[in-house]
Amino acid sequence: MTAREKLLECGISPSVQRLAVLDYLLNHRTHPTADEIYLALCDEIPTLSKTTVYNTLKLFVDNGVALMLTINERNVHFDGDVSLHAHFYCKRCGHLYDMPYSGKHPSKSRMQTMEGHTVEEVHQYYKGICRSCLQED
Amino acid sequence: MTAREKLLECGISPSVQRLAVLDYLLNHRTHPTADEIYLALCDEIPTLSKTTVYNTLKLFVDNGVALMLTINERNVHFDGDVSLHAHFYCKRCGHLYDMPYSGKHPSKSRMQTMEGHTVEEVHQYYKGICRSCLQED
DNA sequence: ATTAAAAATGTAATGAGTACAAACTTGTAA
DNA sequence: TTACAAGTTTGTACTCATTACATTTTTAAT
Repeated sequence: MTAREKLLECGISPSVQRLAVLDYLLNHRTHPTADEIYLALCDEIPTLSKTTVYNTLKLFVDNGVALMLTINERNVHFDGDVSLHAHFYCKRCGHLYDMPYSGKHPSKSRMQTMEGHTVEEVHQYYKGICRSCLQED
Repeated sequence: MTAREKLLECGISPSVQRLAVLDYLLNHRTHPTADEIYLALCDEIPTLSKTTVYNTLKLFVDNGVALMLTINERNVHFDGDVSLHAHFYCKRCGHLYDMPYSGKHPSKSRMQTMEGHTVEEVHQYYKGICRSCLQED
């Protein structure tokens, strides 16, 4: 499914800016920050505003097109892969790795409730020192 | 175990300010923010500085005395309960609920590694609308 | 008592994210 | 084709949680 189709399916009009942000998210599985996306798209769309990037990402998150990762307390990161998975955050280099989710998978078909709360998002992450940083010691 | 003993055990000198912050965390299981802690302790310790609260919380987190919860992208919350558990964050009222952890429990005795990464912290949280907010609809 | 290390404090700065109003685009219907 | 309204983008100014840093205070050891 193309980025355009994905947006149309969610009832989001596929403007040049929105397509560029979604394309970036789908083709760069690096969990970028809003700023990184903005800087990367500046060449392609010279008039791009940072506010547009923030607005677009919020729109995506609200419509289930992207995930907002609030692991790093400094920056929010975004993920174009909305399937159920966990993350590993390296305290030394700040890199975010994809990891398998460990735990009961919530039923995707209908919304799950837990202790009376309606669960809309499930997040799991680990923190520590990554493989790559450990090798440097 | 008293707050004082807990600090001594971790090699943290139990100053008035540190004891007050830890006491607050242990007696208020509300996952407070640094600002909430600061405001609550201002009466008790009139000379208290916000910087001290931040320094103290960072010290606690680095020594495993408290957890830093980065669920809400605006504010960091802190938890004096460092046992393995999950959280539920209500998107409407912002309340944080304790929840049981679902998934493989990491071995607490020795440090766990996952795909070569050294895991020091395990986090799990849910987002949605809480029981209390649902009743108001 | 002296002195050095540790801790606390206050102020100023940082910077990610947001509010908001103006400008621009798009589609639609006269 | 024009006119209009709704939706979208943009730039600027602002907020405010957190940090940097220099100064002051406290603690503990000699």
